[in-house]
Amino acid sequence: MRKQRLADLSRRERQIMEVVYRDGRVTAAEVLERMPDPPSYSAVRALLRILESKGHLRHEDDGTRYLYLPTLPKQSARKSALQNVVDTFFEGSTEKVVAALLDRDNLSEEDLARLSALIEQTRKEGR
Amino acid sequence: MRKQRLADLSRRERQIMEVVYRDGRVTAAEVLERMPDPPSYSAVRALLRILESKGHLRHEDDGTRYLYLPTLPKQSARKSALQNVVDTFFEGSTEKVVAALLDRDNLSEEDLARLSALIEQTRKEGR
DNA sequence: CAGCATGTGCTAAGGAACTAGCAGCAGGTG
DNA sequence: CACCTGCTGCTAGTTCCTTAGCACATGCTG
Repeated sequence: MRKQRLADLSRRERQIMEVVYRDGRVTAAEVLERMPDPPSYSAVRALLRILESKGHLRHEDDGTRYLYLPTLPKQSARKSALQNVVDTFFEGSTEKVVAALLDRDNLSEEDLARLSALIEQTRKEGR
Repeated sequence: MRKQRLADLSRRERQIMEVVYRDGRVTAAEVLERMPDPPSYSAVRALLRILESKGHLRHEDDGTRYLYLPTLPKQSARKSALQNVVDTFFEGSTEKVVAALLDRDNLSEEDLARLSALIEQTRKEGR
């Protein structure tokens, strides 16, 4: 079985995988309604079947219908997705990413305090 | 002209855009050698032309050949790429992303100090 | 100049992605 | 049972991505 990389997927396949990773355990109908520039219902079902045959997804029965979920755990997919963005757009610099995150949304004082604590924690462990 | 979203591109097109964003200003040959599962040289050139016609890239003359660069500034592309990953894999949580970043690579004490300073700075501004 | 290396532009074919629509199955309801 | 609803499986067709290969331009070198 091939290694599963989001980057190897076609446009539609990738869009579907993103929905599945975001929402975790979804029906074909749910995937459809959460896709950008929504294709046909039938197209979604076909793609889900293809993704399953390639090993990216599996399904569980939920009464008469299917619930799809990723085979690769979110934890892992998350890791390589982040890695990819950091390498591509942030020259591999953690600091730049954090700067962008801080700039992005207006975090509350509590949020900032938690981040601060997170870093302090890591510093302690580093010793 | 359409909005330029990485997510709307085909597999190969997206791979090329990632190389261009990573390396900034590249020739067709450079794009080829930095692509995963490299296609033919000719295919790369065709795709570069297509991306240019769609408005994702433009080129400058460099003697006899072309240097390609993105039309959308890296700063903007970076922002939406990060946004997308955060939403898809981190439930929109900045804190989770930072945690993953800290976990990811072994940062030196100086790196951590800088991150800490960055956050403190933001806290001050927030007041 | 002739030959070679290294570019670009273009086109046409091959194949993969994407789609629509039909058939079948199960559950609920009168 | 007969009928509707909501789901899956499948196939056939179309679109468009992806590719190879040819034609032409430029610069370098013997």
